[in-house]
Amino acid sequence: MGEREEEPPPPSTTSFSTSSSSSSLPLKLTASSSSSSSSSLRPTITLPPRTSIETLFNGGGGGGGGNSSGSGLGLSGLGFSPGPMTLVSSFFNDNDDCKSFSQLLAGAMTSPAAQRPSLPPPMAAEDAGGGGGGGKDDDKSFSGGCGEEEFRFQQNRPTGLAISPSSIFTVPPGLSPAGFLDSPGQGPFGMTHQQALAQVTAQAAQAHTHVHIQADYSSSLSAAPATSLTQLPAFTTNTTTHQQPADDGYNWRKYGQKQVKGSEFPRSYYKCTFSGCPVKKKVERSLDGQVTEIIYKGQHNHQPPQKRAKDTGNSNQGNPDFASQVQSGNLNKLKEGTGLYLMSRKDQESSQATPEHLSGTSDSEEVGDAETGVDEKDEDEPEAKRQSTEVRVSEPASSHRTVTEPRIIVQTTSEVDLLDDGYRWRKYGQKVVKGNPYPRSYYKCTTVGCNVRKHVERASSDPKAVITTYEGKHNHDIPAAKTSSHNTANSIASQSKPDKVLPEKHSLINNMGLGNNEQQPIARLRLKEEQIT
DNA sequence: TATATTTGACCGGTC
DNA sequence: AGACCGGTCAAATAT
Repeated sequence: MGEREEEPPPPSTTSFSTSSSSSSLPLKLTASSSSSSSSSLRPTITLPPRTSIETLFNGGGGGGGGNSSGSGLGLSGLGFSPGPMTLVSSFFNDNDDCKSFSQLLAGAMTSPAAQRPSLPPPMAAEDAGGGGGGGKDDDKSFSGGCGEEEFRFQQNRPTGLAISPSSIFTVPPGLSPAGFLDSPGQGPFGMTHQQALAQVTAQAAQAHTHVHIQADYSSSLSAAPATSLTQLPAFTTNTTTHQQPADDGYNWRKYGQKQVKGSEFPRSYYKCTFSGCPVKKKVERSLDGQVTEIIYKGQHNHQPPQKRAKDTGNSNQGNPDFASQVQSGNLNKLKEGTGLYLMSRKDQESSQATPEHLSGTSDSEEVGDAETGVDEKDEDEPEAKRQSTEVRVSEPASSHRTVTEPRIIVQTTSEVDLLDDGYRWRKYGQKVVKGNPYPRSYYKCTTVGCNVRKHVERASSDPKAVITTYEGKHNHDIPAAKTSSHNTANSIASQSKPDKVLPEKHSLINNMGLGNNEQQPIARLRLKEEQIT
């Protein structure tokens, strides 16, 4: 029978951590108020930078799971699908640094789309349905938009905006975490914790939010990108779940298992069994069957199997659906009804008495009402976050791992030779990829601290054509020595104004002030050279 | 017999 | 160039 994974996944927007101090309990919510002591299990909300970005891309048009309605921000509503150039434009749009580049490219490529406002196209690749299949491709495809958005966000986000690196879901002393999620019966929302988690998870996926949910005991979390409540609340669950944790409402088929380095437990790979649904999830379980980490990726293009409601006995009828509220950003309702508070990690650390303080970074435009954590935009962004979803639920004990970042690939054609873009590169690898007789070469920017990479490959169909894929953003100017020789490239590069301050890896994240190297969306500008002379 | 799971091989990317 | 790694495939196996 289909495998129904039941892992308590977190809601797309709100993260909530449940800690499992006692293994006996499937799920446990740690009251953050007790943070200091309890410590270790401080529930935290970590929203990947991507979230906001994703928000902008509404997965495919139509779609959408109903649940997500009401949440999401979105540009998605615009519904137009920009051409390749648009992507590029948007990529740099609103970004002083990049605008020039965009314009330049626009000029170089006579694409009407370039004139358009920057909005990423609906994730065709992913939602287009056809999508289902290829995993790797999927990743790239839907991640694409995100990166772009991130750029936008970087630029748009008010610098003065105080956003704590991470948000924490706090359960007031009066409220028992156990009662919230662990109760065998129904929780505050009229459903069992498993149900709640299931929905949260499912919806999270639907919401296309990239949510990094993990128990974080270390300060490393602080580095995590702040979550913008403007978007969907991310439910982080620090959970230690048993073998069959809450059912997320979908059917899954296991297609692989592997022992991943750095992880003491094997990782299982699942695909949603729904035809054409690209959603996948990775689950790590300890030897005793406890789920230590769950990572959701992708967006369901369908509703959860009907039987779910039946099985769970969960009726969304009477009580407001917790997950829905979470997803929709109705934190106020949640708070009102459950006493659940949101507070930034920062705030919590400094003052645990302050209950509601949402901190978050909105990947999308800006953080709306940080206090409430609910942005008025929420209702308008139902489809937001549909581009890609990556929800991670990890057990406290599990080590932090790098989150797989969705990658954005902006592909366009250009008459400009970008092979030599003015920067200095060091080749660090080359490989022949199946299907292409020509090797692909990998380069890294030689500037210290700059992690920009580019891949150069020749089109199998035409040796003269090369495809250059850029990953990341330079945090420095073009080396002077090179500026003289490649006018075109230089002009482009110079106009694109590289970021000046980038600590490490991904400039996107850095610019966002997230400072989390672990969660770096990777944006790629893929420029295709039509003909090399 | 059909469907799901297991597991070694394969692939692309990185070191 | 080769090894390593994460992710996926697909034949074999189990239910």
